[in-house]
Amino acid sequence: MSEKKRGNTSLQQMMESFEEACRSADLKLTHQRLEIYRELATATDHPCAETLHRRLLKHMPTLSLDTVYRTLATFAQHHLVKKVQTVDSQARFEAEMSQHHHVICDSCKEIMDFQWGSFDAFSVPGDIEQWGSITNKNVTIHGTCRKCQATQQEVKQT
Amino acid sequence: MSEKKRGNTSLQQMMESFEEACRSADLKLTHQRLEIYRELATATDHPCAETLHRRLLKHMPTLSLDTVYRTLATFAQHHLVKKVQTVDSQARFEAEMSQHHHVICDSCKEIMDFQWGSFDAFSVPGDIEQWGSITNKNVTIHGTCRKCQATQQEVKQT
DNA sequence: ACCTCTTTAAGAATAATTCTTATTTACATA
DNA sequence: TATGTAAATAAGAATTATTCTTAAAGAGGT
Repeated sequence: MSEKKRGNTSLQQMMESFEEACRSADLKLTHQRLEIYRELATATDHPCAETLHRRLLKHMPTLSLDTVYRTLATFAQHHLVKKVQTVDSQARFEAEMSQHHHVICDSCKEIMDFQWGSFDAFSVPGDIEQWGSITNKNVTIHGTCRKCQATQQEVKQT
Repeated sequence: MSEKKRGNTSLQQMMESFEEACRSADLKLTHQRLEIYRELATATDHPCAETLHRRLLKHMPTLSLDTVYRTLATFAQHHLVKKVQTVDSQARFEAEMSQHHHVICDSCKEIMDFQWGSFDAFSVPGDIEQWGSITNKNVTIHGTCRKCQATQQEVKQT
């Protein structure tokens, strides 16, 4: 029950297909790579490299921040993780590779995944099909989450 | 005819409402602000601060890059321009504030605006309405534009 | 024209990310 | 199971993108 909500793919399944993908891409299965991937796969937020590094340091005290950056870049090249697009300067990452969308709280910067099947089934405007070849289409919703709404309300009352 | 395609708002109208907005926000109408805004408003791409700076230097040789950054940040705070969300490290900006969406070429990084009225009319999944208050929802399409498809084809043939 | 507060230019500083190099490690092969 | 070799890592230097500090210049009210 304390497992992360994630479609119906278990962590173990993710780790297995990750290892498989590394082998077929000739990426060596180092301790660092396995741990960085596992940390991201179990994260419920969409952490930046620094956050991941901080979390991993607890069990890998010599892990360098550079390795986290380098490894995430390698994973992204091989489509094992995704860089999330944001307006902030620090890049954030996710291991969830299946089709989904993001809601971002502009106040606390929390990012949440959601599914939107009826949007996915929608076809894009005709003029866009002329533009080139499309690899994916995603929705980003911006707003203020309930938690932050409550906090801001308190501030007003002060 | 050589005018930028832009809904049906002319540059002159944009400049006027920009000046109006500055006055009511107590932002002084400096030469730098006017020129930076005009340059962004007439740009058909979605330039980063450095690109804007480079373009403006031709007519304002002493304009500092810091002023471009600072001014764009001020404008964004006052909702006069928007920071575009991308996966790249350099922030990119646009003056177009009306509802629209983006197609991004992953190869040349070109960003194009498009309208999608039927999507705008769509309401978001029910669970998202629970999440908090939504200020906007936007689509980003990723892919490869025709120009880059052609280039990559050439490379393959070499 | 003058005062006051804001804005700017220049360069220093900071933040985020990447590079360089010596060392270590994975893993294919003996 | 030991060994060679290319790939990966740690550490710290370097780079890139952005922001801060400070003195001078400018906007806009009087």
